[in-house]
Amino acid sequence: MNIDIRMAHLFSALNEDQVRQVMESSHIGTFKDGESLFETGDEANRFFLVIGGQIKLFRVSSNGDQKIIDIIQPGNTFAEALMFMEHPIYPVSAEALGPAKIISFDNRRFLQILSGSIDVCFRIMGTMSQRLRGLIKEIDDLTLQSATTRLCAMLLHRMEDVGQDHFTLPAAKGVLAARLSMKPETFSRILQNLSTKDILRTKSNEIQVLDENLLRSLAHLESIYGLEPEKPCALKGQSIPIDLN
Amino acid sequence: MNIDIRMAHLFSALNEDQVRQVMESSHIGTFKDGESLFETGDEANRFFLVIGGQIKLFRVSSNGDQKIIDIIQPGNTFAEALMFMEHPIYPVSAEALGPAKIISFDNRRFLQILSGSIDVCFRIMGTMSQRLRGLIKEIDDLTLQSATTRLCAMLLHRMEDVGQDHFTLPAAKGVLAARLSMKPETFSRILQNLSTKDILRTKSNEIQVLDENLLRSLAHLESIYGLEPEKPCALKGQSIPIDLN
DNA sequence: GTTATGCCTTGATCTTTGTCAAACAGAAAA
DNA sequence: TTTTCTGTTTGACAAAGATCAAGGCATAAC
Repeated sequence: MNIDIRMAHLFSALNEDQVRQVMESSHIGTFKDGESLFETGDEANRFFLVIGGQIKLFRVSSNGDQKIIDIIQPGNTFAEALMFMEHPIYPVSAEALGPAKIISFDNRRFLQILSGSIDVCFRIMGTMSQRLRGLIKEIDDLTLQSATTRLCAMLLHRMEDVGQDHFTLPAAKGVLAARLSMKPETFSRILQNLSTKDILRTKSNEIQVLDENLLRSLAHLESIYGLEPEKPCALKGQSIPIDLN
Repeated sequence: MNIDIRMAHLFSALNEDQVRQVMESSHIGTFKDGESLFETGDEANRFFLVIGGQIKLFRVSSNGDQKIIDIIQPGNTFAEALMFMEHPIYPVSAEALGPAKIISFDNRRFLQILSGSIDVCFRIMGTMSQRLRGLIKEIDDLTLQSATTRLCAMLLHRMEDVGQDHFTLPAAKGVLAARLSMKPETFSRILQNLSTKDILRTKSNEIQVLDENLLRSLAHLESIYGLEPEKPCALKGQSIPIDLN
């Protein structure tokens, strides 16, 4: 297995020996589309690193609707914050979005390593701090913004990520709709509406943005605060080069 | 000043000397109702501990609406997660809800102490983990639930806190409405609706619950996962008695 | 090629919540 | 006591999304 887990920010401060220790308690697994890693309410003894594919984190309401909390991309960890709880329980369910490759780690083992490395602690705190910020932003979006605003903001982010005004949607439309807390029908109607206003053109999952400025104003992105995620800071003077093997 | 900051979970693992160090960088202040501590987008060099009164954390949308993210009660810290960012910026605004007494602390100084104490790090991670959980729950509420559901859940929580079916609302109705992401008018109408259904009786800010079961079913509280916040765990075998002076 | 399957779109309608405006109530100030 | 202020309630109405039902369109299976 020639994967260096230090590609993940969480592990980047570990030395060779610590990596070995962590890996001892790890399991690698492949998951088919829709296969479940864990469910809301399960006991949380392990956390995860996505190697390939995407993982959908979601909650289900009593009437069967699901709200996607996050879609985890390769190189990122999730559920690691839970290890600091006394009786950790997953607050979300997780399943593969398409085929995915995942490594899982034992919480207890990792806590032991943590207790010997302040630097790793600092990194984790940085990561958690970022997530907190992201979630606050999310609440903001959900309450202060309309469905159109949310969709436009998502398109703009995607556009900036790719660096082109022409791009492919990062997931199926139905999935994106759930991520943005709206029904597929609403998603569809908004896209259609943007098309008739010549703000963009769509062809299946391909998007071509025609009027970026209009799109931007619809997304209310003139707001005061920065939207880009902050980089967490490590202990100053202790930056450790990331070994990618 | 005879306040022992170790009443706050965040500081509970500090020894005498560390407390002294932290206090050196602290400022104590009193705030009048509505007075601002900081605004969304301000540089975040300090974090805070509420000694008395309540602090409202909120965001404002472009049209002037405000969404209350949290109401911080005495004994609790806030904005401490930001200190792990490189260029920390408050993601919310904070102001006093009624007269309040606050201590603020310098981030850098606290980070220095942190770098010498794994146990304090663990506590912070525990706190942050709890907050993450709380925010996920919040997103859940906002998207999966209706306004009525949210209000009923809030009433039930309050009722369980107090331990009686008769209690006072913890803040002005308008404030609670904002906290629950609805307009005061909607809040009012829902309460009135619950009254006509004989589920509860209201007299200004006093609530008398008549039919707990019905209220509970309206709040959809039969869900699988526990709603009570988890206690974060400290490093095992290192519990430190909390000195309340 | 034909059929099935899953996803997406479209239209009609309904529900929930927000908006605006006015009335009201209680507490504090004059 | 009267006035004023602020917060709450109420009603009529508008708007955003959800829901339900049907149709379209692709890709994979037969």
